[in-house]
Amino acid sequence: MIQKLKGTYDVYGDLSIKHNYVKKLFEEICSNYNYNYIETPLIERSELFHRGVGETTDIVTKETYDFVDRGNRNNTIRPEGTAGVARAVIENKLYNTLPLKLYYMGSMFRYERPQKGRYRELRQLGIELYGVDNPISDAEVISLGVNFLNELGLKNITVKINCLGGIETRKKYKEALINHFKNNIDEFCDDCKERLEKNPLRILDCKVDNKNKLMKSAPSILDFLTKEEKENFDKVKKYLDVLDIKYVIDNTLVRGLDYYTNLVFEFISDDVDDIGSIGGGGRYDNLLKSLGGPDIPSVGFAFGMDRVVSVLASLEIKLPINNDLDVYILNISEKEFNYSIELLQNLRMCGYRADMDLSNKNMKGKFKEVDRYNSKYIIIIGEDEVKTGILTIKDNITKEETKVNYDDLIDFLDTNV
RNA sequence: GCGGCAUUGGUGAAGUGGUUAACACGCUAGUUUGUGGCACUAGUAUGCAAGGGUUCGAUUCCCUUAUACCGCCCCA
Repeated sequence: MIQKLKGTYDVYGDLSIKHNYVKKLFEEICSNYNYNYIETPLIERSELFHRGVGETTDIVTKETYDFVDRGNRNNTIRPEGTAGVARAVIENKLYNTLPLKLYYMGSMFRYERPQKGRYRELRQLGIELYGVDNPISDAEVISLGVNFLNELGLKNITVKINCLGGIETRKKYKEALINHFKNNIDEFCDDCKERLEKNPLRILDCKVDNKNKLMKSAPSILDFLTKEEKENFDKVKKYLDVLDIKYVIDNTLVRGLDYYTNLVFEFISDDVDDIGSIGGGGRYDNLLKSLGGPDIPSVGFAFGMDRVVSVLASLEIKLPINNDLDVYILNISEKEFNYSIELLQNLRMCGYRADMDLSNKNMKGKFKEVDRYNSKYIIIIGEDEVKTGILTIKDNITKEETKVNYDDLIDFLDTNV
């Protein structure tokens, strides 16, 4: 038997219904916030992610699906959504009309060891807002995310926030960190030794060395922010207060992609503690420029759809999904198919969710099938109905039967469904 | 990439080095040839992830591969 690739899974049955619901809700909320849908290719030139996401990030150094195509070009299956959208914005000059608000949905691929809530094909729902550097845009982006989660039924959401500052701030902070750790780096794990030069910020959220006393005494990024950066961060907090969004400041929150500047944040469900963050994002004011585009600020986030759905499941949150049929047509025999298929067509054209039995089962079997679909009404078609045009419509809840003329059927349904 | 643990039907699973792999749900058919969801009866893995090895004999022991889950790493 051929099995699925590691870290991938099939979406069908109840899960596919959930996925559809979550995506539809996300679209609705994005639309309410005046965001438009964008779809970019699953494959891009490898260079895009190297420059966009960052050469030294784990995502790029060891998690991308890279391949050389038949024309000897280096391509990568996208590991995240932001770089591709940024490329599309630059290439199509979408920055001509700012602000630009975009959302996307789709699969990303990372070559990781899978666990629960972590897959090699991960489905993300994300937004990007270009052209506004005012912190009000940060708050709007976060509020969209929180709103979406609330609407799904996840009420206890905390947003972790931190401010990484701009390039200059980060440089000073990095130096301070290096100075802080370098004399005692021998006490740290091998990963941290490597991080000291490459990305000292990551030392702070190392799980191996988190008890080391140097961690506690390490300088905080927040003390290195310029006056303006600090003011902006304070404004974000103020706006979040206005929007009544619960947040905590976590000055060790460092995200794994190099393009972030200033604000970074993660969405955490307080009700589940085994899945980590269900979404994250931040501001990336230098991304477009570093990809060869204009100097335009941007902010955005992505949700892990798989994680969101898994949190919904573990909290046993019932989504308002109605998958029931309105009408089911039950034929006594194959002789009625002619009549029924036309009736069915009418019902469907009038917007009813309708189906009919296509089987040669006996009556018991046919009724069993109706049960599966949970149809509101059943119409039984036999010789008499075909002859007279008077249909018997059975309410599947009260079991009441009503005689209705073929021509009056739609009226009947319009008033009752 | 490293370490651990697992893999039996449509599903949940019991089980053993030796003729027919338990039980439950589901599904199919019948009792019931135009009214079901109950009940009863019957059927439902030529097979125990895949391949190889040990053995007189393996689903059961060993090896390899694949996949799931957990920890590390990292992230959504």
